[in-house]
Amino acid sequence: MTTEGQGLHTRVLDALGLAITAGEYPEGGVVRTDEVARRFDVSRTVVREVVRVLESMHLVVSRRRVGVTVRPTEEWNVYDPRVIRWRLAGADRPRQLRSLTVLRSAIEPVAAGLAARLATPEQCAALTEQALGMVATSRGGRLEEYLVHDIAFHRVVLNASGNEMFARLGDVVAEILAGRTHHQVMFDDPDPAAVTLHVQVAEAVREGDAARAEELTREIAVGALQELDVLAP
Amino acid sequence: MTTEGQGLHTRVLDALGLAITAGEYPEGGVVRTDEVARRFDVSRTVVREVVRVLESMHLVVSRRRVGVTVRPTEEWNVYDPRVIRWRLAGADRPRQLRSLTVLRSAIEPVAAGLAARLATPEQCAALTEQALGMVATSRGGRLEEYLVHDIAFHRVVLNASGNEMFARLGDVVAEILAGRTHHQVMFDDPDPAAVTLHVQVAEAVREGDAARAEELTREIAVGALQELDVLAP
DNA sequence: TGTGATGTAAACGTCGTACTTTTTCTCGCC
DNA sequence: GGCGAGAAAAAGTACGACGTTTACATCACA
Repeated sequence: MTTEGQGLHTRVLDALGLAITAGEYPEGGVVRTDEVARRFDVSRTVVREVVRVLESMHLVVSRRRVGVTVRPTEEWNVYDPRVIRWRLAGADRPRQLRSLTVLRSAIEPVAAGLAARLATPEQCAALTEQALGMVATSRGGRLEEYLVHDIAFHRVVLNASGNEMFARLGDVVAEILAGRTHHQVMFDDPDPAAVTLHVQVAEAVREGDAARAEELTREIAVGALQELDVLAP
Repeated sequence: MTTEGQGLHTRVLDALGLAITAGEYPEGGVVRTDEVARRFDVSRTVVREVVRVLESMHLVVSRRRVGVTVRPTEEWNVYDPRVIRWRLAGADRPRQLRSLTVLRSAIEPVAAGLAARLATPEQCAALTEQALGMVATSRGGRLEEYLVHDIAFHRVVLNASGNEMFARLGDVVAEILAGRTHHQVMFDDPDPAAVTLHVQVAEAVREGDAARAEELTREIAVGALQELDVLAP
């Protein structure tokens, strides 16, 4: 996990955020700032900044005389990339992975449809290139290389959609795909059908066929959901 | 706008965030912390905490010797509710409104489909109640009352989807709907067709007809997009 | 005995200052 | 003209003091 030693602040933030999202502090539980300061051997100043950030993520709320209390899960800013990373690294990663995959299945088809209408020639080329890269690395246990192309592919689609909200989901998708490859034991080579679908999406986008791009992407999403059903409860 | 006088921190954060999202500081422009401290007449401590939060939203990056520099728009955490509020209050609110509405149009149909399969009896009842409320307030310039029901309706759908990522979009949708009612001159009463669609969605969810709920919600979304096309460039 | 006003202390909120660290600019030397 | 050493600037960190709010306990009064 990204401890990113750059600064005391980051270290404490990561540790605390991870602990909270992992449920080590129960909902409604309190943390005292100077306690944290002692525990991490930093000044209260640093802890206060960390708490402020945690508060801005709606993970905690800080009130006088009572301390820093953990908010219920439903109130967390679950779109914050850091919160996603923390939860993905924690205990309920299957649940989280499912939520995110459902989100993907809603977004990506629409994004692909938009991309078919808006993608620049460069984006079309990039798409084709990544799809071919996926084909080339889809056999022989080259999972890591395949992953790189897969992530790049979906990122291009989201960017090409021309919608900033979609585009910003690129990191989330990357996190999901990486999680799938690294944690769920992805036994062997990726599903050939999925690889083909990616190539076809690239085709459809290149040809400006929005409906087809959308439908094909929907199939990819359905496949991802089914894959989840097979592996998780 | 919510100045929320609760604490110096909030006041400075709101002011700075608003200024940055409004583009008052150019991309790559620098802000010096003690300058801000003087400008708002607060201590550097407070400013530093604000900067940390702004940094956690990816609005700025703070580096030694150079100062706090504003990041390019594409890197902002546009899912942060506060960023959304700031941008919605600022100059490029039309663009922002469009992005968010496209997002809605991708999410809500899927959410409605899930809701049809998962909604509890209580949620079904709430849905019907809100839909009826919309009908009751859809005539006679009772826009504010209508808005309340509209927001509640969509919130219930998103919650009933059982997906936390969808559920957390309730605030965003609320913001969009409120923005539409308050800023775009919503000349007169809401579109009767839209009202009917809401009633039908409640019906479909109650009957567990996922496909129909999804399709109807898609129609609502299309309507919202068209409405935007009519009013904005 | 119950209820309400009051006091107190615990926690965060704010501030000022001093020191450290990193980065970059500049100046001088080769 | 290029390169390296040093100085300066700005954020990072720390600490101590005081302010402010508020939960909680205590006490007085009915």
